[in-house]
Amino acid sequence: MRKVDHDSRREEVAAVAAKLIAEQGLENLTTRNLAKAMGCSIGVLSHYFANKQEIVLAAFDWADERIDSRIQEAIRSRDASLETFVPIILEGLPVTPESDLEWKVRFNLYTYAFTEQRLRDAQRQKLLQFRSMMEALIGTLQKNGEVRRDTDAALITRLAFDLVTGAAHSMLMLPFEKRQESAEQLLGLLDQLRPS
Amino acid sequence: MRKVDHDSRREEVAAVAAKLIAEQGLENLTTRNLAKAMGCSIGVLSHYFANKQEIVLAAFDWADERIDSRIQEAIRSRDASLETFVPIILEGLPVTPESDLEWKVRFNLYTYAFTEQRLRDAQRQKLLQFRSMMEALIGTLQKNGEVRRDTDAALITRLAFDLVTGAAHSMLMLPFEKRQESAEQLLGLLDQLRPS
Amino acid sequence: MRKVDHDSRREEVAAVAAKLIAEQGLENLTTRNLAKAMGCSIGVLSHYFANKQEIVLAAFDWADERIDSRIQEAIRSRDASLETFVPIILEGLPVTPESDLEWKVRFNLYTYAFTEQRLRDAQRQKLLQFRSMMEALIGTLQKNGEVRRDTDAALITRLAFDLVTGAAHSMLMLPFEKRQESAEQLLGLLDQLRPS
Amino acid sequence: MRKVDHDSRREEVAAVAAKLIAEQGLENLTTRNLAKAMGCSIGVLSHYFANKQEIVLAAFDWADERIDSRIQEAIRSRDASLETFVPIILEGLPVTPESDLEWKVRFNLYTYAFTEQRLRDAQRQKLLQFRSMMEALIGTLQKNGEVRRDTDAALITRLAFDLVTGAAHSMLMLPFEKRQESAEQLLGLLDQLRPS
DNA sequence: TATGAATGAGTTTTCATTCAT
DNA sequence: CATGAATGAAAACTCATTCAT
Repeated sequence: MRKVDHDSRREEVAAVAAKLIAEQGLENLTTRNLAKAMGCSIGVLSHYFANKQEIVLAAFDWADERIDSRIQEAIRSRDASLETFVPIILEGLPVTPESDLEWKVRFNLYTYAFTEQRLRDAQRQKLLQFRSMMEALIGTLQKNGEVRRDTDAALITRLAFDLVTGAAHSMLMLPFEKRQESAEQLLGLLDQLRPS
Repeated sequence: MRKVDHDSRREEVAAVAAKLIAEQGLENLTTRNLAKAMGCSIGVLSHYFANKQEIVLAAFDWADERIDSRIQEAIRSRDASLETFVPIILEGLPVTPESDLEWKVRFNLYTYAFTEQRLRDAQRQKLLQFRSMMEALIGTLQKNGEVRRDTDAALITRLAFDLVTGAAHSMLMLPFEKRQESAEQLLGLLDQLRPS
Repeated sequence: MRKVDHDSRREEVAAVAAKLIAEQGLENLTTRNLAKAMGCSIGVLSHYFANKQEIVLAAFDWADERIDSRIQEAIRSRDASLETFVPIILEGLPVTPESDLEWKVRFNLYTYAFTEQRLRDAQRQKLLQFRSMMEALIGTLQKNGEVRRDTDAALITRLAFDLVTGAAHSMLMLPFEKRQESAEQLLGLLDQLRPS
Repeated sequence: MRKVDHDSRREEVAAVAAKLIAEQGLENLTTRNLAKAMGCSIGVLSHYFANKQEIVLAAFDWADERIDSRIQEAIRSRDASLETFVPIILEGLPVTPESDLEWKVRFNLYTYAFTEQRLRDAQRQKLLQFRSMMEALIGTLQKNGEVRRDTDAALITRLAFDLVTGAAHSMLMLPFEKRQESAEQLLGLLDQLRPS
């Protein structure tokens, strides 16, 4: 009970911090701003986090997990067929305000990671885990004849990741109303994966 | 003048600032650090830039132009054939220490742009310009029968950009020794562009 | 709260700032000096004032109000007769260390106002209000036959103000021991106001 | 010749500095601003003045002398009669743009003098000299029967000074178009000096 | 003489962190 | 647990002064 409260309060702080990071940038996240946005006093923050860096890392984690769990959910809730990729990839792109926020935080995280070995390692770990799941899925599709077999599942996976990352990046620069169109253009590519 | 040309001194400041941003992150770029790295006093900086923000923007510009001019140079120095894409794309990826630095700065710039409308607009402008050049090149290749015509040149361009961006991003997380391999994997894709 | 009331702390800062301005001049009022004189850390100042300019304005206000309330008190506590002017005017001149300080700050304020429209407007507003009060008083004295009626009450008021201002100014240049004499010389003038 | 050049250049600097002080306040007088307003380089200033403080003092002197010499000129160019006071006093008030500037600088000087013993002494010296000249003039008028003899010449002088100082002060807060009227109101007082 | 680049001490301001209440 | 006043190090920026050219 105590524990749950404590954890949910931590998550709330992380979520609010993530929002502020997305909207105003990491450099404008101050303890005062955060406390104000939380509607609490500065002192409260130190009950849940040892220092500001921990808050930032928690915000990073929070956004990161939201993106990933969203995609995993999309994967889990469908049979393995090429058509299922459409919603999966859409979940991976910043087409809604929620995912816009999360991607902005994630790119802040990536940029931060350039100078933080630990963060970089943690990210690579996560990434590898995620990729292997994806690779297995594609392998299944290849076995079922839904995806061409002349290209390595690992390569397809890698492509998909880099492409989605790059596309997410481009889309964050676009106004919201153009993003859906941009996403659909990308989905047209899926046909290239079909066996000829 | 006492020492050197005004513009080249400005560029020197921008370059050193870019180096510090890449190595230690934007948040650790202080006027003190910068002056120290330049081997000059803090006051010098204010001779060449009105304030820190201008220095940061100049550093962003500096890195940005280096990447672009590197790619453009690669394009200009070759005939238009599919094979020429290999070195062009390689120039676009962070496989050398120089381009590693430049890409890191560029991603800092992108992140910074999330909260700076002006910067975002300027980036989009540049990007569009660059893309149209790329698109023309691909169009030429299609006319020469070196690139399949069943896919729109604009789409190929967009894909290439997002893929290179995403790949550059992934590679920055890798240690240097693995990057060449990663780049080559990507280049294997070029075959997919050949007319079947 | 940890120590004291917010408003009284603000006033304390203003008062100490006024003291420093009077003693060392506005140009030597630094946040460091002020914090030192307050016996607190620099950071405290920013709890009570958004920036230094606000502190300066508060110090100006503080001194200004002290002079005015001192005179008004002198007026209020007496019947309206020509003799009462003596203590009233004396309260308006820098004959005590307190009023010396306040007048020095007030002249700093005036000088500052030369380049600050807002301050100038605010001062004029206050002045007009004060004058009309004075004018009413003189009007009453004229009605009672204590002050000659061949001169306009408004003109007398204006003269009194300019004369007191000028005299205050001159007296600030004098050592303390000569000020009382100087003030008395001025008071001799009051006889000129009697109806002949 | 050299000497003349040197001196006239010094005066030019002082005059430009005075202008800047009047327009933007002493705190905004920087060597850069001054050099810019002079249309020369910063280094030039150090040829004519040892440091900034000397420039400020020279600017103070410049304005001070202009006011005084203007009044003395008005005195010298007329016979000693009560009517001559009108133009004399008018020269002493800030009714023209030139005298506005000079009075603003003079009040900056006075304020500065609060914390500078030397300046204060120099001012008192000048003032006494000026007063004695004025007193002699009034004495002459009294002998000629143009000014009432029941008031001490020294007191009249002192009053005139304080009143003009205070009036000058008030007028600096007024917009230009109202100053003439304000000055005339003051001149009405001269009649009070006539022997009844 | 004139220039203006360079210096660096000093200023204001910000902000994570601490801790008495 | 919560508050927010207090701290003070560190940041950006200013500016009089110096001095090589």
